[in-house]
Amino acid sequence: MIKISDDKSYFNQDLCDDYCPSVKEEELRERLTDVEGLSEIFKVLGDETRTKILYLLAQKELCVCDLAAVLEMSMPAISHHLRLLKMLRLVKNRREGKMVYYSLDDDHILNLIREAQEHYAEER
Amino acid sequence: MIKISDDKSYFNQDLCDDYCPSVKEEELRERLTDVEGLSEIFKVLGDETRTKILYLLAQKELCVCDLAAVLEMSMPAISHHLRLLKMLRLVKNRREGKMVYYSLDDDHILNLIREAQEHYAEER
DNA sequence: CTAACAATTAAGCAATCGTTTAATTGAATT
DNA sequence: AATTCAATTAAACGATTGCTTAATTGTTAG
Repeated sequence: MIKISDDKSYFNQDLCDDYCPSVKEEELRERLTDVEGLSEIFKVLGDETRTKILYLLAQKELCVCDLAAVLEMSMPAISHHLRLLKMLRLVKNRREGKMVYYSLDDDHILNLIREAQEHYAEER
Repeated sequence: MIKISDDKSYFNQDLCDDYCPSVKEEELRERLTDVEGLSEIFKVLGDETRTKILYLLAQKELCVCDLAAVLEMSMPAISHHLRLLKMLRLVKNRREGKMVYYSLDDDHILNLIREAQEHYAEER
């Protein structure tokens, strides 16, 4: 009798037929909690525009239209990114007349960027 | 005469009408080269499954079906991620009989993960 | 008040991403 | 040689992403 293809046997199965790991499945799964949720930050930096925005704001407080000009993008596009960054408390803003100035609100994010630069430098 | 909406004036325009920055546009743009290309690595880690794979492989060499079992995902799904990770030289593999064992090929990526963990820990 | 400008928000859309299912390859076992 | 199992690859699909255009809000200047 042929196996039907909807058997989803990879869920909760006891690893392979021929066991590979000396470490138990459960042990490995516990470790996973260490990295749970980390991708959120990485996802933010995974967009080049956002990384650039953060890096620019680390140099200097800038208004939206400055960012738009420097990055050669539309203001709505920049504004959307800033909204996300603000929600995550990576940037803060203040209004001054018609303009809204943004600045970095999380110095630690720079460590991440620095670390990535080192990683990048080591590739050949 | 009304301005037509396809004028794209945010390209190469001289910043805002009311100048904000004391720093010139050009200066800021030069800085941007510092972070160019970094998002590639961040994009990799921006997917939780991939971060988990890398973290697991940092603990121990594992075959594809082990990873699939621990992460409770299909083998093709895992395989796709591994292919990307290998292309970027983050992991390497070796064949042993029917199984293919993967292991970490880039220790520096762990620094990035560690840095993100610290960042995560500081949020409340 | 009205006009002008910075910024935000909303709606729509194309491109990308991560998964699934199915087919295929590679190797060992019988 | 045929079967079985691990792994990869290909095709297809739904969800998400990041942008655009258009409309709206907030503030200042005339």
